[in-house]
Amino acid sequence: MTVTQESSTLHAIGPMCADGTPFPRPDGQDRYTISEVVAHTGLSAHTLRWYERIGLMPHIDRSHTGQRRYSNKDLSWLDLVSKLRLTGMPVADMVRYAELVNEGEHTYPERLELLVAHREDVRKRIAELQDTLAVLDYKIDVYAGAHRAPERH
Amino acid sequence: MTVTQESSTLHAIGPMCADGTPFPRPDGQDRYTISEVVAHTGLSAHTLRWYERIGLMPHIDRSHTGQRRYSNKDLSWLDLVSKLRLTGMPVADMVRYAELVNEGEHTYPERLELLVAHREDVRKRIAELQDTLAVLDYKIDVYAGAHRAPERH
DNA sequence: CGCTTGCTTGGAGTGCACTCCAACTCTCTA
DNA sequence: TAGAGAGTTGGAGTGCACTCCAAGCAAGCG
Repeated sequence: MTVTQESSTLHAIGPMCADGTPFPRPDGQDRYTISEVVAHTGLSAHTLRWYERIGLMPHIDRSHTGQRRYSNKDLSWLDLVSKLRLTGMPVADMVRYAELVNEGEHTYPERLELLVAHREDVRKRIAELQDTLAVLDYKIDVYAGAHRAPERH
Repeated sequence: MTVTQESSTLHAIGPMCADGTPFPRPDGQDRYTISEVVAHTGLSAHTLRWYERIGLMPHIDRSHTGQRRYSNKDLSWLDLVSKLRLTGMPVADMVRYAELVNEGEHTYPERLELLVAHREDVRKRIAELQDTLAVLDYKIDVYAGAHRAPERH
């Protein structure tokens, strides 16, 4: 895996990220503290440690005194995890996916299956939301121009 | 409120619903048992009673022996509630909305506000989901045609 | 050196949305 | 009229995803 490939799932390459901290740092110097990861991902430090405990993270490198040092690879994994979480994938499923990644290339088919199933789920949810959006638009219209309000709720 | 208006948020008027039970029944004979409501809404009886306890339902009519008898109006309210729940509106917010409905017409502005805020929320969520859908599509492509797999996860 | 701020751990606590339980009563069919 | 199957209640329990706590170690600064 090369540097450019690694960065592809991160933000565009540049010397600084939005809030002024250097990000991403080039591979080799990519040893972020937990608070840097908090700043970048929006996840809490509690949550990051908890993710590790439950097996959702690969082994995180440590400083000589035992503090966590996250790599670019860890951040890109967290990017994926955050996206999946945001779309409602249960933590247990993500742990399963993490296990598959850990087991190596022969688990490609099962990973694919898991992803495809989740995509179906996401598509269904989008449809549901758009459905409700129509109901909301209708109700909002009714309330906005409340001319002889035709419904009770 | 007339029959046709009441039915507008229910399914199309017809003598039977999908599973053969008469639905909706004409106003006046609309006294559904809890299990009929379960069959129609997909909510559990537990949940229906719990909704009532927390103030999410208006007062439900009772038979002479104290059993619940739901009306068409109750069903249409449940339809709305289910849609809002499905789109992630917290139960507490729905309870607030129910209170406003209960308080009368002078709460129209606040109801409108609540609905508009939720609509914004739903729109944002749709955008998020579509964003992730793109990531999923990309990953699935990678796994599906796994020619020298370019990523580790 | 002392001070502040940050990081560590296992285990306990929280909030939400149900979900179930026990011990009944009621309704319906044979 | 007997028995099966719904319905009733308040309160306790469950599962998920965090979230916090206490007690202690570590790093940087004047």
